[in-house]
Amino acid sequence: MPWLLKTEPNTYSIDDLKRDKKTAWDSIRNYQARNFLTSMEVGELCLIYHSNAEPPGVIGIGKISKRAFADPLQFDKNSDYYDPKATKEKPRWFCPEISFVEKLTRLISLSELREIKELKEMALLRKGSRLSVQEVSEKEFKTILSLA
DNA sequence: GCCAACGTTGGC
DNA sequence: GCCAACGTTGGC
Repeated sequence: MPWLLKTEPNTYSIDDLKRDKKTAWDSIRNYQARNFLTSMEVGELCLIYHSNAEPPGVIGIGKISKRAFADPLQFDKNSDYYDPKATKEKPRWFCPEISFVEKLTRLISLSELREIKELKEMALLRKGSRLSVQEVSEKEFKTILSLA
């Protein structure tokens, strides 16, 4: 199953991922997103989406290169993502490792995605969909790539 | 900067 | 377990 990962380019953009080649997709603090992260399998692809961007949209592709492990930031008292209720024995938050695959030749904007009939049911486009990790169907994935 | 649409927290 | 208050996300 393909995925969609949101990131704010001000914080971590597709170019940062390209430079790093791979990164721990950490600091996600939402249970539903956490559950998606822990179910990701090595080799699955994900659309990289720039949120809070001008314009927001799908900009690249990544691949799960390591299954989710305990997010180290939850144990770091100096981190904004520190969670006093998490313990090493019972971590709360997890992050997979994401590897860079490609940057699209152009950004597919949110407004453009909204105009595609085949994508009507897509989680991203549903009202009030704020989740930073989402499932994408194979068909939706292919449709978006064909636009690039 | 505004604000709708959430999610989380904590008192009861 | 309910729900008011508060915090966050993210498009516009």
